[in-house]
Amino acid sequence: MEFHQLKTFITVARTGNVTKAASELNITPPSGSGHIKLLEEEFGVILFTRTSRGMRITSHGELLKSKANDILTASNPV
Amino acid sequence: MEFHQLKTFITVARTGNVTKAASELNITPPSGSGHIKLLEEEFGVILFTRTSRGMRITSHGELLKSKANDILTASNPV
DNA sequence: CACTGTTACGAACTCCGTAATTATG
DNA sequence: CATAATTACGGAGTTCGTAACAGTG
Repeated sequence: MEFHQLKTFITVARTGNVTKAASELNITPPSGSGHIKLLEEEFGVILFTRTSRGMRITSHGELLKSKANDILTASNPV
Repeated sequence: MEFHQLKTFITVARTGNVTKAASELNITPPSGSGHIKLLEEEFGVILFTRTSRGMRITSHGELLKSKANDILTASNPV
């Protein structure tokens, strides 16, 4: 679990769209897709269900979203 | 700022010793020293004063210690 | 066929560990 | 001279982006 993976995850969760999230973060869709995949492999859960329209967050994803927000909030500059 | 850098930082802060911290973390002293150095460069502050006996944390270091604890606590598994 | 995510893969970059160096009591 | 940190540097591993592929309304 790395900070940039969590940032990608949060952005995908908000936009429901890997392509748009990648664009916001100035990375490419394959890179963003890889971030999500690595998180899913690390935790052994599916974070999003893939549809032809985009990404729908799962209940496991919601749990991580809460945790990720806590972490990123704590890491904000003073 | 990366998780493993924060873990190294916290361990050095606790032990006052890069060599001992590195040993606990199963890394080498140059690696641990590099983690501290990168954090200092990223934030533009000195986190420890170097003595021939080891590392003494500075006031800036104390601030990061508090923040690092919050982040690592938030990142603990559920 | 337009738009989505993913896979393949090569290049660039990063990070680690070994070895050598510096500093101090 | 023992102990601690740091620097130098080469190799290993990671991560990125481009290009190609696959699925769906």
